[in-house]
Amino acid sequence: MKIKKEVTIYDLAKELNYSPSTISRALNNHKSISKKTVKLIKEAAEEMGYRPNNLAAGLRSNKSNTIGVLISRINRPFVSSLISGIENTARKAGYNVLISQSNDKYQSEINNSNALYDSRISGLIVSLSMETIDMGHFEKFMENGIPIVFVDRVPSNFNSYKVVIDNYTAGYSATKHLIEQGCKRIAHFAGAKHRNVYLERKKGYLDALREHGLPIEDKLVVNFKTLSFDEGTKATEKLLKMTNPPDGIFAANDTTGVSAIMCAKKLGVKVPDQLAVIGFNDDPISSIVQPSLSTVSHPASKMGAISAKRILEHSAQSYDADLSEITVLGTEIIARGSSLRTVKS
Amino acid sequence: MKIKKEVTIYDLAKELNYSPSTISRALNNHKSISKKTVKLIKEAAEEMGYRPNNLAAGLRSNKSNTIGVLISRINRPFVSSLISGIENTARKAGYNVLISQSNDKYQSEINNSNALYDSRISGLIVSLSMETIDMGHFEKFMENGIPIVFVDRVPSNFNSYKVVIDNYTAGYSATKHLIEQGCKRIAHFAGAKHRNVYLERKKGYLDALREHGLPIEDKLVVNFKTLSFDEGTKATEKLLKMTNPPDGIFAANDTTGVSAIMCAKKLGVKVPDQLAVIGFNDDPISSIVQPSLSTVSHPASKMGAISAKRILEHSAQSYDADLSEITVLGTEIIARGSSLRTVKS
DNA sequence: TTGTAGGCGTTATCAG
DNA sequence: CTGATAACGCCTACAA
Repeated sequence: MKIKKEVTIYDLAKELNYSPSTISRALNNHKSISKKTVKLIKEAAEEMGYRPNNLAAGLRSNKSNTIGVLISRINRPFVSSLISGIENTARKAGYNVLISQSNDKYQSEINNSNALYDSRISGLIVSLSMETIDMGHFEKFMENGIPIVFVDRVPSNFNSYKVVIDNYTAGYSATKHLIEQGCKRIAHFAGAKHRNVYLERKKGYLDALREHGLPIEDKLVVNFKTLSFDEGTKATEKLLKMTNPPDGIFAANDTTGVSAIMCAKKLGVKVPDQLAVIGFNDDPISSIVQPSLSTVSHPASKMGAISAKRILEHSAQSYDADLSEITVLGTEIIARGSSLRTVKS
Repeated sequence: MKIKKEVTIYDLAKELNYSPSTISRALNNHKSISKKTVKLIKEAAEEMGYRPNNLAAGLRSNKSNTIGVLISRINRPFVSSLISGIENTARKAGYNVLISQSNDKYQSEINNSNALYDSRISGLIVSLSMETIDMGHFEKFMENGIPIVFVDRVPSNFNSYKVVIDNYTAGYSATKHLIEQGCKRIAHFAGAKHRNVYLERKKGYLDALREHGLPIEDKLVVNFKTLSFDEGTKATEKLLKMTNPPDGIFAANDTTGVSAIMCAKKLGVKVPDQLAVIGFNDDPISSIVQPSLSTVSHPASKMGAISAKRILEHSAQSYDADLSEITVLGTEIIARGSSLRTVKS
């Protein structure tokens, strides 16, 4: 296999009897070059198979036009839609997207943030790992003017762009929805409490109970480690075998919500009449399970698009932008069979 | 916000009274530098907050240590797992991963391949868009010694690394499984026929029928455009309303397989006894639907890992490697409720 | 084991 | 409107 030598702006310059600077300017639509020359040069570039070298351009201009993404794992519906939104938006603006997964490990998050930094990304979009508490690894981005957008799983102790949903209200509404369906004893499947999303959903749950005069029982609040299907099944079994089992579950994600439905059915507990369930995220599985799982919408793709837009806007500005803008997106309760009772008790 | 000046190897050199080249070598573990000096320099680098500049290193050494990924869309279970496998493997080797989605548009695939090329990726992993027929946009990679690994949706008319499953055998086995369950009239939900994966699954289906003495009926082979849930529902409805409806469906993906089950249930057709269904991919929804969907495993993450490994291996070789290696992974029939009949008819 | 010097491909400044 | 020149940060012969 012969390796061709790459065509550079020097080759174009020689070929067309222009200086490299003129070629460069023409290729970048610099206004000082006549339309005619630009056209000529671009056509020649095309014909000679010229392709710009982003490494060189990036080194020189100190901007890589690349957005770095730091998430826990890609193969989950919410995350892959988030990235999809980021990529589509970035691509339209001519930006590339560099991804990295922490697999929810703090140390990996540090390593990956360094790797992305080393590529001199124009901005970083982060959804924190489950383990992350200390934010030190993000400081060098701030110090060097690289904007960071935290999305969904955001820190409370770090000032930067944030794109989130109102988890508190969502948790409150989900719980209220169950109450309206006649539930009196509502359990909650809670996620790691140092992650804002889970903490706030839980707060919303607790407040909804309180404000509707329902008692809060510790035994009904199950703290999950990973919110996995198996964990959900075990928790549901335990709850349903109590002498006084709950009549409703608000699960912090759909995976455990679906597991609750399937476990209840297996145990002969009627959903929604004996046990109403609502999840979170609107993952594909939630509309497949029967009865279908009520849930809370989570605008993943839109959150990705907005996050990318923040980076793009920031890059377009020359002045020092205010980095602390927080975008809060709305969510909706999607009521389905798992919670819609025909007769309210 | 003050923007700090970056620390370079020159700064380290000045600080430590070494030449930049020594610093560079030490940082890269060059063997000619003593352990002691390496340690000294690395510690100073750490302390001074030095971070290498990949753009500069890449420009100079003509290798970016970046793998480009070109897929149709990220937010599908198979694809996100594929990317997850790529990323984990690449990361371990110190490579970054650049992603781009074509959204199944030929023109986007061209544009994205150019964008990735411009970033001087070390290798490209591609799963073709639905529309792609011409392969011209991949030639410059070959000409410049950038390895391409086609994965899953691969071309037949382009010689390069390929990582695939044996779609023919999988299609054959899936159909045979239905035959063994007693199905006599088996329909097939087929995907776009210029994409190898769908064509081969269909061939396997046809041969299985033939070899088991079952008639092939054109009306039972439904050609899908996108294999979406809605398309699946419509196709199932139409089939089940025939005067002589099929008693089995082999769907080329799980989405339409699940839609078939749900549609059949709605129409009062018993699954699996009146209609047995098998899908493809083992997406999460397949084990949630009831009866759960029999399917064919698709080792997405593993395919990603192997694809990445091909690139890494190729990069490690100095000689001109043979680019035509094809890796074929095995699949398994996962028999679940949607096809397991208690009484074989 | 370490240093010197040149260049990777591009862009920006300055001059014309 | 165009050209010469330097510089971005790093790597690597070649020299010492």
